[in-house]
This record gives sequence, structure tokens and C-alpha cells, in this order.
Amino acid sequence: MRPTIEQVAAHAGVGRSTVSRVLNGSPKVRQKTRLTVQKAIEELRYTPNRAARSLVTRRTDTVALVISESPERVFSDPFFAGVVRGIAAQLTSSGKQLLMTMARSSSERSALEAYLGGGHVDGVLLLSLHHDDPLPSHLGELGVPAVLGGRPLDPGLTAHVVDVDNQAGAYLAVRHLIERGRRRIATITGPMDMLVSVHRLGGYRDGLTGAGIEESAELVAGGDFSERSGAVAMRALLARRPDLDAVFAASDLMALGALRVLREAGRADVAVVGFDDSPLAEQAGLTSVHQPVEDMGREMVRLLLMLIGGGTPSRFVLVLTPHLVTRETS
Amino acid sequence: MRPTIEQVAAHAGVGRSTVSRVLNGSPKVRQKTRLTVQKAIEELRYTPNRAARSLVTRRTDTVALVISESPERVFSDPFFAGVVRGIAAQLTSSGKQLLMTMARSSSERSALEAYLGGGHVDGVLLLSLHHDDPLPSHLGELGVPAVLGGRPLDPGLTAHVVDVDNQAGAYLAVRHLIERGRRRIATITGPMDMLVSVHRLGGYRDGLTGAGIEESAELVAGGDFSERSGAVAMRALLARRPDLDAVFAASDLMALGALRVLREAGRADVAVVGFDDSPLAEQAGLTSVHQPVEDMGREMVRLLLMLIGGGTPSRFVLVLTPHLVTRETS
DNA sequence: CCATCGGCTGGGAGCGCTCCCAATAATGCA
DNA sequence: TGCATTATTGGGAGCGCTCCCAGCCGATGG
Repeated sequence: MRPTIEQVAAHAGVGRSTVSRVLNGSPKVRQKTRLTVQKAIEELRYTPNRAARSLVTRRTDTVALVISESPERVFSDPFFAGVVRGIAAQLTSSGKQLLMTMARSSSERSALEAYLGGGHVDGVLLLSLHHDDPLPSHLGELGVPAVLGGRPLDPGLTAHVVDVDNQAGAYLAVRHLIERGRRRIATITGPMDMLVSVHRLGGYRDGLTGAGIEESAELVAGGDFSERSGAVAMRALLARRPDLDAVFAASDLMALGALRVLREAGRADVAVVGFDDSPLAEQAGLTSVHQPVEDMGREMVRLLLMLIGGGTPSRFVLVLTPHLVTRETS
Repeated sequence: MRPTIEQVAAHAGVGRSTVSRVLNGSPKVRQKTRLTVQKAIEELRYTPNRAARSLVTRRTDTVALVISESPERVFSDPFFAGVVRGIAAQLTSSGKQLLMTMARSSSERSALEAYLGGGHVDGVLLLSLHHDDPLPSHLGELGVPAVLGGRPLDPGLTAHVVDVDNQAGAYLAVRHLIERGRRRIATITGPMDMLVSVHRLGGYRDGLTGAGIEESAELVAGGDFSERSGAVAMRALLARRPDLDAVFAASDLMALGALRVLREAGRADVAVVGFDDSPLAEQAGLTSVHQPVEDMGREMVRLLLMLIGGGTPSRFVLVLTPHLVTRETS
């Protein structure tokens, strides 16, 4: 049986409250008493029961990270690694625990929702939100603080958000290609039920428009951010418009897929730019739009802790600025 | 303020206990009463407070997965994706929540240990354990059920384990090469401070011995599982024994490195077999020993739930059987 | 028509902890 | 040395829930 605070108190010859004060670092305990109590805690190998504590404090010191993707996606896309690293770094320095969940199926989702609403976490970080996801609004109703990574598609959703300026990033990529003399620039988009994809496509269009280039539906192909989908899209683009001279892919993985197809087709003349600037891009010499992913994770946590600390009434939207990293493929 | 069970009871015009019975699916509630209560629960959007519940039941319905690696490693190694998928699948079907943690630094570890010992989880799954890790024994002392993925190096550690039969896997690979008529089979091992590497080398030797082939130290080269180390080892092997006709590499990445060198050297005659059967192997047409990673996750959970359910006194070691996937490189 | 039985139901007790407030010990100052 | 303060300390109350046990009520049988 694990010892209780009462047993520690008895063992140290003090009252229950004094032990509690020591545990919570209260300054109003005499040094001598503190040492006695700490000795007792150690001797009994006492660990406070978090359930009991959180029942009264209404805090759990746990924050959930919900990634609305399958483990495959999560573990193969380096974007998540970066964000998670930022989150983990910022969170451990605040003494909170990170509860990481991946949920894609609807039964998983509802179990998760009950869990998150059940007071088991102080707040929720949401990543890779899809447009039909009711989680943010449900959390809002339940009063559970939440921060989204990436703006939701639904503009009616008044949630706190940390995002990257995807449109500006895509614009940078396309402008760069134009400056390098490319004119027939294709794009491979992400899934259009995610705002990132919409924004990156928007930035692509801005880039073309800004240079007075007319856009063509033939030069736009859809993917799902994966390497394979990038390859498939590239093949379709090459079939439709063999004259294209550049491709902007909305993710590094898709860019790599496109590169693979281009190489197989002997089309070294086509410039490629990706999005993310993941380690993969660096390794492959891929020009890419750098997302400050780690900062994003860090900022999400900062914002969430602020919300947990003392509810801010207004809505927060923090937009981080990407930049272009030029390498061999452009 | 979230409603309590008492408020639901008042709203439904029943007693506290009856609501509790409905929540926990007790059969001794009249159908009519049950419906009234469920209506009240719905109208009040009631969710039970898990802290209060777990304080009395001493269960949390949460299981922790601890991966002793940095997020980079975790997110780049396909092994983890497979295991996590198996774990998640098996766990959600049992209504428990998965709490995933990555911890590498020692400050992270001790925070984690306090957390795990604090009664916040019913059990712990450990992956990628390093030999100096005190976590399993500490958990044992605290009486927290734990299951390791992969046998620990320290044989004195009496923990419950789910592992893959690495020796048998390597044996399969070598026997396959022999059946294909290969006789001068080299191997590229992993780091020998890991039990997997030792086992895979053992299986390689078993394979040779079984076929009456004498082994030669010249045909054994060491690597560290990485692509680069595979290439380096392959060059050394070719230099020492240009007459070799096959290579068994203890990881897919090393096999790919070896393949690269062989291709550069124009040695298409040398057969190559890897280990892991990761997506990379499939993509490269590499014959490889398939590890049932997903099953491993699933079995870890099964074992853990059994331990949580009714403590089994004896030690469990479950060894899963790998199989060979034959592709173009052999 | 009344006693008996069993299925349902309600409320007390208590899980281990923090918070609050009263009580006590220690300290300072005249 | 005595009294006013202030620094420490201890214990009651209660967080929301489950478990246990006693009581209720309707149905059944005599």
C-alpha cells in the first residue's frame, strides 16, 4: 500500500498540513521542520496521490496534445517531430506532463472527447485539425482551454491559434522561382479540407498574379502531403503539361515524391521547391520554405499556459513568419 | 461550473447512487429509471470527474507509453510507428487512454518517474530501453505494472517482456541465401552493446553452421544500424573478400548502404538481405526479415492489461516470430 | 387481507489531498 | 521580564465519486 500524507505526517511527528506545505513549497515552514518532513517523505518513498490532489485543486498538471492523424502520418511527417520537440521543451520547463494522442477514427475521437472533458487535463493542444472536427467547439463549451496549431478552416470557430503564414511562405517560393526565370510553374497542393492547403495555394496564386502570369488549372494537382501522393501528382502534371519548368509542392515529402518522378523521367530541368524545410529537405538538397516548427510548438504551450493560468477573454491568433531556404533544386 | 453527480441526481429526481449505477452500467436499475437518468445526464452535459472516481476506485484507465528516445529518433524510425499503431489499436478497443511520453534527459526522466509513480496511470509500456535505465526496477518497487518492448540487456532485470525472435529471424535470412545457392555469406552487424545485435549475429552463425558452412571472421563487419555504416562495412568486406556472394545486414538501412556500394562497384551478383522490412525495404525491392511490429504493440498491451487486471506472479516473456519477405535483392 | 420476499433505491462513509482558520510557539520591543 | 506581534502549526471541512448497507415498495402466496 502506498503511504498517505497522513502517514508521512505521523512518521515525521508533524501535522498533515505541514507535510502538504512542504510538498507544495510553501515558504511558511521552518527550515528544521522542512528537513524532518523531507526525510520522512524519503524514508517512506512517498509520492502524493494526484487524483486526490487534483480533486481539490481542480488542476491535473497535464496537457494533452491531440494530433488528428493516423500514427503513420504522424510518424512519417517530420513537421510533427519539430512541433512536438518545441512543445516538449517548453512544457517540461513548466513542470507539466504531456499527454500525446493520435486519433483519426470517430470512435477514438468520442472516447478521447469524454476523456479530455472529464477533467483529466488542464488544457489541450490541437494539431492537424480537419474541417469537420467538432473537438475545438466542444472543448470550448466545456471550458477546457485549447490552442490550435494552424488556423481551422471554419472561420466561425473562435479558438486561440498559433499559425505560420502559409500564404506568405508559398508566395516566397513562387516569387523565387519566377526570379530564377521560371514561368510555367505547377503546384501540388495538400488536402483541401485543411486551411494550410488553401493558404499555400493562395500564396501560389498571389505569386503568379504578382508577376502577371496567368494561372492554369492544368498546373494544379492535389496530394495529401505524403511522398507517394507527390509522385502521383507529379506524373499527372507531366502528362498534362510536359512543358512545365517548375513545381511548388505544399510539403517536403510531396516535393521529394515529385523529385523522384522527375528524376525517373529524366527531367532535371524542372525546378522544385518544397514546404517545411524538414531535415529531409536539407539532406536532399531541396529548396524549401522554412517553417519555424519548433517555435510553433513553444508558442502554443506559452499561449495555453497563459489561458490555463488566468483566462484571457479575447481571442489570440499568433502568426509566425516563414522564410525561404535556397538549395540545389531551384 | 461542471455539474456533479449530485446535481444530475436532483435533476432526475433520483438518488446519487442510482446515477452512479447508470454510469457504471449496473444491471440493477429499472429500465425506466435508467432512461430518466440518461436524459438528465444528457441535458446537463454531465461528464464524471475522473479524479474523484479514480480516488476511490484506484484506477485511472490510462496507460503510459514511455519511449526513451528524443523526438527526432522516435519520429524518424518507422519501427516506432508500427509499434505505436499496434498499441493504440489494442488499447482503444479496451476503453483505456494512451499517454505517450518521450524522455531522454535525466531531469525529464525524474519528473516522469514521479508522475508514473503518482498513481496517474494503471500501467506502463516501455520502449527502447537503455541499459542504465532505472525506470523498470523503480516501477517494480512501486508496484506499477510494466511491460518492456524488447528484452533489456541486463538479464537480472525481471520484467515482463514482449520481444521479437531476432536470432530466428537472422537464421531465416541466412538459410534463404543458402537455399538460393549462396555459400560465401557476409554479415553486417549492429552495435554489439545491444542485445538485438548479438542475437542477429547468433542467428547468422546458426544458419551457417546448420548448412555445414564454416564461418570466417573476415565475413563479419560491424555497423551501427545507419545507412552510412552499412556502406562503410560493405566496402571493407569487398576489400577483404572480393569473392563473397551474399550479405545479411542487421538492419534495412545498413542493407541499403551496402546495396549502394555494391551498385557502385558493379557487383549486381551479390545478394542482399536486410532486417526490419520497413517501408524503405519495400520501396527498394530489398529482401528483408519482417518484424511483426504491430503485433508487438498489440501483445504488449494485452500483457499489460492482464497484469493490471489480476497480477500474475510469474514473469512473462513473449517472443514473436519474424518471417522473411523475399524481393528482388536475393 | 396480511406477512414475506426480493428487486431497487437512497444516503452515510470515506478515498487522500488542499484550503482555511484558529491555536500555539517564537520573537521583538519597552 | 512582560506583553504585543508575528511566524508556524494542526485539524476540520469538503472536493466528487463509489461502495456498502439498510430501507422501501410492489408482488406473491397463504
